[in-house]
Amino acid sequence: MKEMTIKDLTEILKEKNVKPSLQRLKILEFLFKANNHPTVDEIYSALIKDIPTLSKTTVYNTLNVLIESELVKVVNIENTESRYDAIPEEHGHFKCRQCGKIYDFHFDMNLIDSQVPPGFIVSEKDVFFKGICRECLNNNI
Amino acid sequence: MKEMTIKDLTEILKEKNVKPSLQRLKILEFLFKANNHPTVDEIYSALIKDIPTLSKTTVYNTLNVLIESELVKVVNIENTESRYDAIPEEHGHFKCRQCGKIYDFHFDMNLIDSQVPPGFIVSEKDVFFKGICRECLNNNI
DNA sequence: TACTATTTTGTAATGATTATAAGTTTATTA
DNA sequence: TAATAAACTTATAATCATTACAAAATAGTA
Repeated sequence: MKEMTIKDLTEILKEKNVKPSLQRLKILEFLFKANNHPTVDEIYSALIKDIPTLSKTTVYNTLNVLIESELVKVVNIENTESRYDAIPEEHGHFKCRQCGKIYDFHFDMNLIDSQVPPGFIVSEKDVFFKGICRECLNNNI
Repeated sequence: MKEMTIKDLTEILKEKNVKPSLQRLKILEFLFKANNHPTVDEIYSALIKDIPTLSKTTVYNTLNVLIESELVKVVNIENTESRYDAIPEEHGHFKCRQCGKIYDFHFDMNLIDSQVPPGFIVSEKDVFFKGICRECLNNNI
């Protein structure tokens, strides 16, 4: 994801009628920069340095605001905790059963449009694979 | 899913080296019959009538055994609780943003094989859509 | 400035899942 | 068959992500 200035981020939030508070700007900025589906804890730990008063409740609240504005989406890869993506270029997720790592990979969602059931409106598409990653396969030889 | 006799289920478990206890047979039978991704609570509530001593811990334990044997898979549609499917004919999931209902629909997973990243082995594929279902669309007119 | 609405924060509550240890059943061996 | 070990089930307690709630802080407005 390309660089985003605070001005850019402010504009993005205003377009969605979300007040651009410091916390919201920083959380959204972090998600645009991140490329690894951070958890709430990871977001919190990264930003507490910038915003020493930050509360974990605020991270949760803000994420929910951003999700409602369709700027962020939840990725429930593990069932133990949710992860969050700033709405990005289309991609699928792959989780390695052995090392547990989560990979992004390019995925053309248009390919699956023909299989959407008729009469339904789809606003979000997720594709999620599990298996063994290349690295683990090589290590097992 | 077609009818399964206790004998069938016993055989299925034995093939996976899982001892066919009453609890395991009943839980697996319930999952084969169910077509709605039941939660742990739903499984427990349904089976407590047959097995009055059943414990919720056993449901969790058994599900984990069945998952390791690849007879059952988890579906993390909501992030509040997990749902469970007996490995079924291929299908995708659709969750309506308005009424919350979860639909199954036919989906040919072979269509997405070409997009699997090279060098990775995929053993499970999930496709998950969100949007507005036909029924809600009709009601909103 | 005074007042109101919005946002943030800390603490407590909720609820799904797991850990643990004891009880029960099944399998094994002599 | 009796004794013993292994596997399975159960009840209770602990864990941990998430939400509820109410108070404190901030921003907006007249």
